[in-house]
Amino acid sequence: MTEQKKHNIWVVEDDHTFKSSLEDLIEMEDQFELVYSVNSIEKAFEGFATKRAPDVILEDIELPGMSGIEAISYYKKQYPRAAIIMLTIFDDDDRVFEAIKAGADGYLLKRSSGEEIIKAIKDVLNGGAPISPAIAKKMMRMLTGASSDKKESPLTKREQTILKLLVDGYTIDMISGELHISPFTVDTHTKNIYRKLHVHNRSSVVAKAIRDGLV
Amino acid sequence: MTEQKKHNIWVVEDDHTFKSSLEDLIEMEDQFELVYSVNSIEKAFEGFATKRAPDVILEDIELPGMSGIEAISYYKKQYPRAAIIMLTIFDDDDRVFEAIKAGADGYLLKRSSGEEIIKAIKDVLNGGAPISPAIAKKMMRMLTGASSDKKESPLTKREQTILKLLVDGYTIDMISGELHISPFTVDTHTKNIYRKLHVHNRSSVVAKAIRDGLV
DNA sequence: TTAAAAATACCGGGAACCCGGTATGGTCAA
DNA sequence: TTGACCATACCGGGTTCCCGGTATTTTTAA
Repeated sequence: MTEQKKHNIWVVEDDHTFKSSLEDLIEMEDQFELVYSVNSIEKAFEGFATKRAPDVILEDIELPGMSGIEAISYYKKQYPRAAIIMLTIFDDDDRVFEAIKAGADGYLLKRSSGEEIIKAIKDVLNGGAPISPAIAKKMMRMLTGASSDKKESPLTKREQTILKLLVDGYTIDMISGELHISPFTVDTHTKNIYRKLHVHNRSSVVAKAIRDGLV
Repeated sequence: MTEQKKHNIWVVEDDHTFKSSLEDLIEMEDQFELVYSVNSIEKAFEGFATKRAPDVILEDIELPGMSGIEAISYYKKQYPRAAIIMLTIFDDDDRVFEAIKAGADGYLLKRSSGEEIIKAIKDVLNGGAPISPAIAKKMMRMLTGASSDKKESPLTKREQTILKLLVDGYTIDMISGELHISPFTVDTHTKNIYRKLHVHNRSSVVAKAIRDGLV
């Protein structure tokens, strides 16, 4: 078979900039064809009726509305043979585990280079599972038991310090005074903590921190 | 016995002004000896190894770091025969009640006169317990109210329901929708929960609920 | 020696919280 | 039948949070 059919690709990503990069990247490859590119899961589902079936779906894991992980089962139901690659900014154990359990075939960090992303798509089409080295390492640890000997936190030192204080009920201003830094800085750290832990308010960050042993 | 040994006093108080007054007051009494005076619980614990055992410990109920109430059990373990008197600015029944349950022998309002303070110390050395009528009433109810012991939650059913939702990161409005009651009602319940658990914000209520197994 | 990550700092606006009140109907035990 | 407790509901005002930005310096890693 010297001549082979192009592989159909779907993209579901709400960040406009990254979405454009992906589109360009895919269109530059002869063997790929971008048949559908949308910015929400709801729109992706609309494609079930109108678009050519995908061989590969690239989907942001952190979409507004329905969680990207939740959507996986719907894709699988509609296109059992499609490979699903999740895209994410941060690599954390919870998400990886959930996504893989839900049926994702691969997992990519958004900061990967274009070459790495293309390679990942080709890998998954050949039955491989594109997992970033960092993620692979974490998965190994998960599978080889001992699961939580060290529980690597995705948070930086400073963020961990601030998280402890948040859990102890400190306000931004109190933390500012305690650490001798501007309240604006504390706010910034707090926002980053929220993003990394996938929460959107104090209560949830405290609950997650305690339950996951982050404090 | 006309001649008797002096009573050893420890002071744990972080307000410098009040701490000085206390020190002066105690040193003026012949039968008292101030053997250790510090401004934090951590420092107080250091005295376990180096200072003469106290007959009376005067401790601020509202210290930063470990709660003064929490510290009581440590003092009792170290010095079972020492009398512990809690110092408080406000006549906070709940706090004082908690302190007494934890093993405190009495409490004093900081605005008390020097004479009253000295009298309270002497009272407690003679087995008396300076308690306000309001506190006495609560204690009576608790004793006659049976059970209470164990880890019975002080929260009502409705409060427990709401607490669970708070821990899960729900806002007042979300809870209102979930339970089909007015947000004002949810607010009222929340305030009551705060009061009962002695916390003053979401973070603390979540942390306490999880750590105390209330959810 | 560079590029990336981390830590720092600032702003504005809308949302949510926190508190101290007041008030009313229902239930249940003394 | 009379307190008490509970669940419900409402208000105003000050505080704090949450988010989406932008931007500089310091530290770390390739």
